[in-house]
Amino acid sequence: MPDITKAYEPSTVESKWYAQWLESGLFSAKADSPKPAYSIVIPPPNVTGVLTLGHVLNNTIQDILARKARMDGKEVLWLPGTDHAGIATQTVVEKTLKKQGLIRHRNDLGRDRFLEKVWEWKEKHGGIIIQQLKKLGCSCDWSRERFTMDPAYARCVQRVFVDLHQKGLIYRGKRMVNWCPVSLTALSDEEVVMKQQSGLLYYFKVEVEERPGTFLTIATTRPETIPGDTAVAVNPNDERYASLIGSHVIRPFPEDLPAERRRIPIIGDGHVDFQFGTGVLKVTPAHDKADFEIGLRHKLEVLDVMNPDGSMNALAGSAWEGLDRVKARKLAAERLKDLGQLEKEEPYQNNVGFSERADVPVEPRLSEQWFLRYPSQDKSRSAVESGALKFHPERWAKVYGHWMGNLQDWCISRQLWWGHRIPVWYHNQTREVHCGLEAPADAACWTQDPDVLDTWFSAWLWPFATMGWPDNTDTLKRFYPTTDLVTGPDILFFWVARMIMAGFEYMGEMPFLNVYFTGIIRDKQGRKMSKSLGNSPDPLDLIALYGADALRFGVIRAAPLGQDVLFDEQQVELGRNFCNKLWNASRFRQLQGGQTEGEIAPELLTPDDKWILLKLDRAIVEMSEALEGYRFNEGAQVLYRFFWSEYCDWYVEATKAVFQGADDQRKANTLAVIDFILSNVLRLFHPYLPFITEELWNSLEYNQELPADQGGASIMTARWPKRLGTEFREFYGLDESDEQLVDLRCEFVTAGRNLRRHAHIPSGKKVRYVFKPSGEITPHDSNVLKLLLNAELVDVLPGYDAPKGTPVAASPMGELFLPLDGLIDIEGETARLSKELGKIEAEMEKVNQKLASPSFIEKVPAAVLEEHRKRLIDWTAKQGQVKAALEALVNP
RNA sequence: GCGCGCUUAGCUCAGUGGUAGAGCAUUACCUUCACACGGUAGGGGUCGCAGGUUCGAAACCUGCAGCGCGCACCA
Repeated sequence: MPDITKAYEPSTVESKWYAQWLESGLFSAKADSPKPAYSIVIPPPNVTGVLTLGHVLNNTIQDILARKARMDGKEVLWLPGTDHAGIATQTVVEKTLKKQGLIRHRNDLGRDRFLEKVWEWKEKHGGIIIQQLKKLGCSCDWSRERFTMDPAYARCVQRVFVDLHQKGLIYRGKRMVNWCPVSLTALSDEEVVMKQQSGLLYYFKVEVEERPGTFLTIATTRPETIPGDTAVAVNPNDERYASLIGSHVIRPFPEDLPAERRRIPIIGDGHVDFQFGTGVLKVTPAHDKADFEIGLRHKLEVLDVMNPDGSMNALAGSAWEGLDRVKARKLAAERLKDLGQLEKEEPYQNNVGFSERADVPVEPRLSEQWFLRYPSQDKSRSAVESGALKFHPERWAKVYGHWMGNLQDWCISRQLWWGHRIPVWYHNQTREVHCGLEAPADAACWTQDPDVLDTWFSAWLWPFATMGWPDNTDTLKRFYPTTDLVTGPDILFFWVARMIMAGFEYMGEMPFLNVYFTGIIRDKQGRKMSKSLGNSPDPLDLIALYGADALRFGVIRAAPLGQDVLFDEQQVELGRNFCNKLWNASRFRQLQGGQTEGEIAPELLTPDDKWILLKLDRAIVEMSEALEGYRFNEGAQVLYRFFWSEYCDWYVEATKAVFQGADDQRKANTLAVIDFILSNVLRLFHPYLPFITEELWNSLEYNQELPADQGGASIMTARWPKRLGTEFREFYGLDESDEQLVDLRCEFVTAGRNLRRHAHIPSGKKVRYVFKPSGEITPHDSNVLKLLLNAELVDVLPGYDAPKGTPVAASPMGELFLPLDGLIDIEGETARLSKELGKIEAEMEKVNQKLASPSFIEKVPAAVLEEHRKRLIDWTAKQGQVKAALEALVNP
């Protein structure tokens, strides 16, 4: 048996075991295994990303599920991989090259050479996050690791595109899209986040041409788009303006254009809300989605006055050309003032769409893009609605349903280079379109579409494209649909919903049976973790400092189902302390020596043994139920409570009475109980704390004599603890009364310890207690009492007549005195007992009130009534004891 | 505007009808031979507010308030 160090040192233990797990192939899933299948696909992190606390939470949960499933005897596939993350990766590489002074723009390199650089970058940084997941202990099947740009995967993406194109669900069209002026690409609606901005609402007036002297006042937040206005709209039901429909106004800009070329019509459109502003709307079809719709209805000209980067173009007039839109806005307002057309400016709060990635306002922009009408919508909706596909927590199903009910076509083309290129070619002369897996035979006559696909257009195929689709592979047959998906609610639309639709469309089945949504990790103040705030600790630093197990435990313990997690490093510290406790409790076992996992003899079991076995039983039940219900934080709390507050605080202390005694038979039996408990505890802990449990499982030799696939090779393969069945309970004579008895004794001991404090006796000093039992007491029990009370001795004196005023603790077990040899603090003791009496009588009052109510007696269930009556009896007895003690103080 | 969530000890949060809990922080004592990454004992809560249901509500219902999030083309 190797020695166990005094404090747990995780780093060497963790790297040792991870290497060994990999070597023994314990993570790899066998498609031909006879065991029932369990599978998860990892939400693929950005290939050039680094591990965040969000990843820690997410992947720890997946690892818990995977490890638990293995212990349940399942064949487990946890399929890992990474995502190419189009915009993010391309931006990072381009920025780096610029910083190094190698390019000023990616055009300097050209598409092919730039892509070479991105691949170089990927080779260099792409493995980092995978290595970090390994440090965390993730039991992924690394032999099946996938990347969304792998050739086979890319083929799947193209195949799906071609198929959806053939089905007519993918189409190309000139439409208003969300345009990111920094990334210079179209975005999907999901990549736009609305932010409230405080801006100004500008009111300017224009004269109605046909009615000189009549002015219309228009309210706008974006006067810089005036050069793009091609109409002014009013509501046809608005009495104020209806008569003006058909007349014209002259828009103020661009001033270098003659007035007759700035003449625009006044139109009537129901979209205009006459409650808002002045009820007059300027219509800019090229720069506003709603205006574009109005333009379609009225066949208005579309005048694009901006460049792709958000600066104004020549059509905005020579005065503004090249200026950024924000500068132009100021200029426009000033100029309107000069012209005498600006009536007023009002502070105004409005919602502006921001590019999620670049964090700049998006520009609605008319451009030619590829769109997808989602497939398999109905099946996907009803799968969740009916509960066939379950969300945890359930409330996300409603959000999903709402989104599914309002599906907008998905803009899937991106003006980027890094990604899956659209498999479409245009004929150089005829403009004929070819969509296929291969380029047309006479490739020279064709030009491929320059755009790539939205990253999510590859990610939505993840559950089956990683398993060998479109071939019907063994892996696919065995592990699809997957069992659980663990992800954040922030990608419910981006990824989860789309995967469901792709799953139905291409596999005819949902891609997973359950989706667990984690919370979002925030800092102590509730702010999201972000690089710019610098409030995001590096998980690897935390692992180096506290250990991976500690980090896992700390994070999971603080992460309730469906709630955001306020992260605090103290939680990790708690995890470390807990591991250390586990370590030392095992060390205590090891220091006792003796045979490993001896037989437990029922006739030698003490009440403490029975008590801890029953507590273990409860922990097994609660732990199993917590994991069933995805309540991982509850599981951590169950383990914490059982192991620390029950096993260590009470049971281990009580066993010292045995180990310090001379009864070798009983010592051996106690060791057998300890081994039984610990071997169960380690298995219960293993999904949360994989490393330390493996280390202890081996050093305590619980792996001995077990078949390799049932814990012999590794605790990973050990069986999940089963609750102690009736047979077990009967054989060992376990009974609820044992549990209650020891529970009662714990309270009694606490009360006894409390006496020392009130007598101002240092807690380290050994003292003499006198115990006046109310019934029989065994020598073993009095030994345990002595030990738990840290007493020099406990005199058991059934007929003890205490000197007046001796501090006493009362219990149904009897009375415990702390004789003080004349040093009695009458005043202090009176105060203590009076306070206790007060508490007792307050409790009695509460119970009495209930019992005094006739309707209570009539309506309450018998068991509850019985329990209340018993409670009253107990309190009354205690009241008697305390009253007597007080009496003795007052009348010595 | 619609929808969802939250409000319990100083802090972070458990607790879905029957004696208010945990961790951290705090107070006092203890370097007792598993563990100071520890031990022992304690202090601290009218469970956001107002009604209602019930023998009984932190929990169930209604309303209100505050905070947070999602969805929504109001310029």
